[in-house]
Amino acid sequence: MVTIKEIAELANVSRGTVDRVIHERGNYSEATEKKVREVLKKVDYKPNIIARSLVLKKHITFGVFLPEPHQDEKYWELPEQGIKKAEKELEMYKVKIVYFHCNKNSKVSFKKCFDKILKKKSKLDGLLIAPAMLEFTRKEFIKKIPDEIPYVFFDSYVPNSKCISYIGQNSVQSGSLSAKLMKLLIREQGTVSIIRMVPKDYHIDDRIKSFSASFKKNKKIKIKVYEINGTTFNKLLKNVFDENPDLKGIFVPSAGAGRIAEYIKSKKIKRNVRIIGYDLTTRNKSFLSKGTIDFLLSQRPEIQGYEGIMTLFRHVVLKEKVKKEQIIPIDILTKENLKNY
Amino acid sequence: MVTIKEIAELANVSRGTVDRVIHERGNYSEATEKKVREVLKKVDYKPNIIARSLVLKKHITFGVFLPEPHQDEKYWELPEQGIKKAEKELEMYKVKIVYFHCNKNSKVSFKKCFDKILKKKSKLDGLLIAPAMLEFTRKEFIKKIPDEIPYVFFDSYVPNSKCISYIGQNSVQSGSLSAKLMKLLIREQGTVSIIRMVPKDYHIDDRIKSFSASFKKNKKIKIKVYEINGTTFNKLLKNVFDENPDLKGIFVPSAGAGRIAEYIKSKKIKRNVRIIGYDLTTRNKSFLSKGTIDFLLSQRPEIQGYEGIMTLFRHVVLKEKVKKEQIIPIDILTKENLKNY
DNA sequence: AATATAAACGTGCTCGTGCACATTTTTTTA
DNA sequence: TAAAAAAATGTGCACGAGCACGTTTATATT
Repeated sequence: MVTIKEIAELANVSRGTVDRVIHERGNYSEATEKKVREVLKKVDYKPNIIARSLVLKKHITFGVFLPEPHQDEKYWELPEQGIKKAEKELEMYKVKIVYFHCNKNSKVSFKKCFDKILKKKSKLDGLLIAPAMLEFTRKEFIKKIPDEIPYVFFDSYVPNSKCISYIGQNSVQSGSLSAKLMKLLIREQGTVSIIRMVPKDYHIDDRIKSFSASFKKNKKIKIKVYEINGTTFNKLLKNVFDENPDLKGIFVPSAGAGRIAEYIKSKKIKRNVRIIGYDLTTRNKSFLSKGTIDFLLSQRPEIQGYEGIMTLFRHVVLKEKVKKEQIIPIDILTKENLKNY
Repeated sequence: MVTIKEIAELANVSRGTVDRVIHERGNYSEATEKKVREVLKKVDYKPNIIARSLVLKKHITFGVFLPEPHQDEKYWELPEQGIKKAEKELEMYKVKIVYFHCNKNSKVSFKKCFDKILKKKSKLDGLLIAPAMLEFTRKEFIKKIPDEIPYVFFDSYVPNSKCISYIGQNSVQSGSLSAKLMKLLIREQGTVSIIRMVPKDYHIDDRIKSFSASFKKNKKIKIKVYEINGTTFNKLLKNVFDENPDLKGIFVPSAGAGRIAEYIKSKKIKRNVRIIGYDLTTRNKSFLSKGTIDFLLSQRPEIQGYEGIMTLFRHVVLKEKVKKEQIIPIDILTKENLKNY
């Protein structure tokens, strides 16, 4: 490991000058800059972050922009757990995290929230964004982020943006995986209904599309999509069960499978319906272990949050090159392997 | 964050004295020790490892005792990857790792290897042990480890030892999970054979036992256990296929599923046999993506290695309390979710 | 009691970096 | 050309912990 002192000696200048060049603080001539940069390149200087964070007075601040934790069946608690874990680990490097929670269903709250980010006096050193309102994020938010603030997406993704990385999931893959599992679960003829409880979300779209596509050639099973749209949850569920006497399975492409399991339990429905859902919310876990839900898929939202912050850290603090895309593997959860998760 | 300087002031002594008490370096009276320890406890002092690793001259050295990477179908490469990842991350904290590879099937190599550890001049600050030869480790190795060297087990486990932690897997759970998946795969009557390719390993025993037990009540499927014992692999496989015209599935409780898939490919066997195996070795991955293998289970050996080193680090360097048992979740891998692993 | 010895405690330097301030060199202005 | 202003460069301290060495007390020895 080469130190600033050694570089100073090699370039025949003082430590301060090397420091100024490295941080582009000005007050050096072109000639010395060239000299120093050459040495810097030659020895492939990497700052000792240990020493740096020891001396640093001000904090590195990362902003996190994501929906309120309780939304989507408390789904958003999960990435936040990972973010908190990263926060704790990076505390000693003087990294601080500021949370900006918004109501993902209210444009007003969304706008307010991101106005808060833009108007923050003490500047942010990076942003982690879950672009829940995708269209809005794409059209307005992204463009207004100052150029000098690097940002990372997780959960969803705005194409053609200048984000330094995207931590995400492969929804097409997870849809076809769900279909495979559903086929294994259902041996007889019958109907499988897809229950959509979240509006406007391209992950959900992809999961549904890919799930349905896998059943195209399958003549034994009929796929029917239900949406919570202008009706209540209870009425919808009643319809699903009433309209399909041969209902064999339910696929919930969002975190809401537990709600359906709860409906089945409360209405004391005794029909043998297989359920595949997403995400390890508390309720989902409970019904998975009881056997009401057969499979849960998860693309580790806590890891997504964790890696999001870590990616910002690697880029901003360590100045390392980060991967443009980091796809989290899909986990399959059953009653049998739920323990220890 | 409280510093040594502040503690010194609170206890009315100098920084040096606090330092001596913390590291039990002697040269302090009982009275001052008590005084300092009280303050230490009161403020819940946590040393700043940033400052420490900056000033530390000597390295912290952890020894890793595990089978040669190529053994067990290259299974042992996997935990080593995780260990290497931890090594890289901890480099800046002046942590170094020394590898002691042994041939897990040779008692002589085993003995030689652990003699090397015990006779090492520069003392080790911790040990990560994969007790492949369980009996031997239990009876001889453990007892000879000096009391001051903390050790962590991974992969397997010696009961009633003084290890600070065990990173491991739940083989009983994974056995019954395999059985569940096998039941989903096989709808008709037939035979499922378990092929045992690894001798003397209680993980394998547990997987087999638990898998078999799950089929006890199942009258449609017959379970038959085959062992590579006194015969060659090819002869064994020939027997499996010849003796069971109704063979529907093969369960490989070790990393050897790929070898069986290769046999099927090379002999051009066209029978529809479902295969469930363990571990993401290169060959296994390749046959999983081709569809020859239906499911692979994995208890992330790379995470086990990684967490093993991290646990030693947390205990030795950070002086944190570590969990006595850390069970790694069971992953289910299929063609559909293999990508991005 | 005076000296020797050991136990107890304090001080100062080190690690590599960031930053404020001091100093030197160059350029501009009167 | 001397003085003032600006640009360029150098220096010293801080961060928190570890450790060597120096200094002060307490105990043992003559």
